[in-house]
Amino acid sequence: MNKPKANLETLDLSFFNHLLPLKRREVLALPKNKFQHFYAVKQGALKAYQIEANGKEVIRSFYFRGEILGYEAIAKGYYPFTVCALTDTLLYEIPYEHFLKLIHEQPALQHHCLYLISKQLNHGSYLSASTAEQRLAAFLIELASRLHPLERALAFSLPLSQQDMGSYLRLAAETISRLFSKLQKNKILTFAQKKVCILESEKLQALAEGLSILC
Amino acid sequence: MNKPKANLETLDLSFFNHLLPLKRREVLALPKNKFQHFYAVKQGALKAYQIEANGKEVIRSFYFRGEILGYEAIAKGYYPFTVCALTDTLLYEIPYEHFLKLIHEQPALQHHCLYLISKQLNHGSYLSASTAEQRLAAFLIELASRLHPLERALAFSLPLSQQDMGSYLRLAAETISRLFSKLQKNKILTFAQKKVCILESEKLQALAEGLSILC
DNA sequence: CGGGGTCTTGACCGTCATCAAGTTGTGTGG
DNA sequence: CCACACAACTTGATGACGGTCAAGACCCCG
Repeated sequence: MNKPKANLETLDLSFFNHLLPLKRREVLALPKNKFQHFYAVKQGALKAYQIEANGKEVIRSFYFRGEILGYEAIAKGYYPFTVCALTDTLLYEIPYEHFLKLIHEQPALQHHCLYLISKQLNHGSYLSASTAEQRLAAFLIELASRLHPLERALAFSLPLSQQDMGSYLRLAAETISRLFSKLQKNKILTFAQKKVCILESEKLQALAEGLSILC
Repeated sequence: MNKPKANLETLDLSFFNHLLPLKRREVLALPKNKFQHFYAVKQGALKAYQIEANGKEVIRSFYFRGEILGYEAIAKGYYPFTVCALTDTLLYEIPYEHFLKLIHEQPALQHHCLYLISKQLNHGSYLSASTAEQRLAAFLIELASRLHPLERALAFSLPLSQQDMGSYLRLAAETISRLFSKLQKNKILTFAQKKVCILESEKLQALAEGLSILC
């Protein structure tokens, strides 16, 4: 019970009973002043962002397949950010009231959802890292596991722009570009047409932990 | 139901049935490889931190009166950080299994706990702000409301060192000191012996939002 | 009254943001 | 299928913000 089952990620989310398709760049219409639904990503990817006083977009989180969206809104009573599809996306939708009733009826489901939420809480723990290199390295490692939770694939396609990565990691898009160039030069990974292939995952891990010994 | 009741913060947490006292600087003994308990802060303050590869302490979150501790561990099965009392502290403790059973029996309690967790998720949203000034200003505003949830007091006593603030805000302790000096010089607040008194909360808010027009 | 920790302030330097200009990639309509 | 337009990315030059180091002041506690 303490230790979640290994394949918890694969658990069926179809109790979210209503399907909602979104086109790339389409904004998920969220009620401004009332929190009403939970969502789960069946397919695709989304970003949640705010616009700062200076007009800049700041990305707060990404949502990929199998992840839950909406719990951030419980306390405030409304969604504190705008949610936008990064690719064509399919969402499950469930009214919050219905969701509460459902997890109440199914304790296993309750545990599963608490597990999912707790897991998502740990995303972005590397955002507090001091250097740009650490943050990007850790982000890529996390992406690999989130995009392919079962295989932990070392190759994947980035569903987001360098602009978006920068906005999430608090780095200028130019810095992201420079870092990718550097990582390629050092043969840590290859990167072309948004396809990332991690060549030396241990070294990438070391970079993420701040053990930068590269030139 | 969507909008939480105004005084939800005051809700009785005593269903957490066991009391655990901690002395200042005492580390909360957390099981290393098994996640077993939820905690709620009855009195005092705590910090949760990790030690980075370079030996530096990085604070991940603070916990003040009325806040819940432990949900971060559900997914991993263990606590990802060390928890240490900043002042003499009194904790409620409840076994997770017991907690699950309890909220299952009391739907209102379930909603309340989801509310608390969701609320705590929104803490530190300002950590992604670009400048040191923004982050500190936002942190102080948040502190005011967390330390005195009911009154939203403009004066409060900092239960933490500038070192700790820096570690949380990703700033050097010297930077914190310089910022406090600057804020005092600009009559935004007074600060002595860890006592903060916010004089111009609107200006502080403006700083938090990045509208820095001060010298 | 002394000693250690915490805070303050200054000087210097590194990382990354910004600006700019050029290149590559992508999507749309002819 | 190609051409064009615009978005995304690359790379360089420059400078600001905040980190680091250092030295001294302050404060709290025994």
